[in-house]
Amino acid sequence: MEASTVRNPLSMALERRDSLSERERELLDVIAGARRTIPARSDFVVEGDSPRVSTLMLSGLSARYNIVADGKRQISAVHVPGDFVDLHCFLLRPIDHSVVALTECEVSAVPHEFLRQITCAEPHLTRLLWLLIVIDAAIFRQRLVGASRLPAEAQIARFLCEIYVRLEVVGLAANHAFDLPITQGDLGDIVGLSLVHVNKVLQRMRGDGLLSWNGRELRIVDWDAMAAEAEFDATYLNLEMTPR
Amino acid sequence: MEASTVRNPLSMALERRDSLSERERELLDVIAGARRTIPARSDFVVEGDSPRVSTLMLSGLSARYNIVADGKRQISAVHVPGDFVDLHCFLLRPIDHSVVALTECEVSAVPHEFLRQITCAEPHLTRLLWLLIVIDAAIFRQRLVGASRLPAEAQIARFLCEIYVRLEVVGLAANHAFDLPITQGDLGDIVGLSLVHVNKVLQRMRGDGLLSWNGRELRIVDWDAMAAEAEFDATYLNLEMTPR
DNA sequence: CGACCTATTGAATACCATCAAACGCCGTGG
DNA sequence: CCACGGCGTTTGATGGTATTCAATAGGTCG
Repeated sequence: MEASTVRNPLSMALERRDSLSERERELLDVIAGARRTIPARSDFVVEGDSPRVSTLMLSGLSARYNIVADGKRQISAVHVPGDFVDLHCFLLRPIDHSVVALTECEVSAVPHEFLRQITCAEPHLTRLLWLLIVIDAAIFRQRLVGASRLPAEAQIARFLCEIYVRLEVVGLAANHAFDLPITQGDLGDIVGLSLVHVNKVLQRMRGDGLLSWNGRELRIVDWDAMAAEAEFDATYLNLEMTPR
Repeated sequence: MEASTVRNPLSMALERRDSLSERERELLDVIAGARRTIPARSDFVVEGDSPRVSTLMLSGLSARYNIVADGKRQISAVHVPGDFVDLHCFLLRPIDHSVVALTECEVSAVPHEFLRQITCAEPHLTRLLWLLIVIDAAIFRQRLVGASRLPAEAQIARFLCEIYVRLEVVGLAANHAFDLPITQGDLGDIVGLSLVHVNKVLQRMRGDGLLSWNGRELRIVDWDAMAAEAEFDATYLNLEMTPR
């Protein structure tokens, strides 16, 4: 996990979309400075809390989830390094979901008061943080469309394409391969399918030469076929470099 | 539709969540001032555009949607008066979905330059606009959970509970009743179900005394049963009055 | 009065969930 | 060194929910 901690992944994510001033870079380093380690499979935000800090991912994978009446878990978002897990909690209280570390995670806890000061003194940086929320919402929109209208294959393909691009942005993926140390059960909770069905679909996709996955490294063998199956178009991730 | 235009619905929505200064109220009236009417069933934002204005709903209902490969339409969000349809487009370009007027709508087009000035000069108002985005995202999250994990009855019940609360905030619903002049086909595209199945579920719900709907006025006859069926909890709509 | 849109109904089918059981891998402890 | 247990993966069988196809009925507007 060392590579992920060398450089501030939040700065990387933002500098992919707009240029930062020296002062902004310093502020982002302060934001990323309160480092803490979360053990795998533990919840670090619990539904109903009203935390006074927001959490920035520095390494590992985490997930926001809800539990519905019959006990099923639905993961609404998967977070990669550079993601602000709870930036919205700065304004939204109490929180309507829990967050679990899918793997061991390094995070930084940012006091809301600090964020508030940024909104008062740093309009450009404020817009960039706002942009992060907007991208987050765009991801939800796309997932909602997929969950409601696409078959299982396409949903899984979509998730894998998306997570690859997001990891690539922060330097954690290349050549259509990346670490994905989660279980098929987790993946089922992400895409809203049963574990059994996820397994069968994955085997079909492996058989068709679309991907390989040994439980750790996931490789998208045929990116074009995968993206076509997923109807994937990265526009919604807003990777354009442009003044905001 | 007159009642909806008497008072600025954006001010109403924000004042339900935090108090506004005189100056902020004036700015919001400027935002709501560029009034324009959109005919029913016409698209007023098209996927791929990079508009320089954002659109505020003043009356009527509109919807963001995507079309997937096999031609099915999925509505990702329904907008009521007071909603900023495209506030996120201020930062997010190009746009990854289209917006259609489900009914005739009055809207106001707000130049992005004006919004940008607000982020520079009005930190509190900036946070409130940010809050709108955050609530929008929370709605997506909840709908994603529902779409992935809940049966048809619950999904429809959820949507109706949610839209009732949101209309109530801007004074367009009371006593568990409100105007919903959309077709069952539209409703199917909202919840991600076929027209045929929507029809059958609605009849079951009518038969169980949960609701009545003549194509225009929708009445939630048994709110408690409906909310229970939907597993509905309005927390995510953030209706608390609190400094932001 | 006819055209068109929406709602309604029934039948056949597809997709995915659930249930149940076996298999493989790996770490632990006797 | 091997037996054991736990966890994750794999497989097959069965059933339910929702889709699709197809046809009818109702309502509204020119």
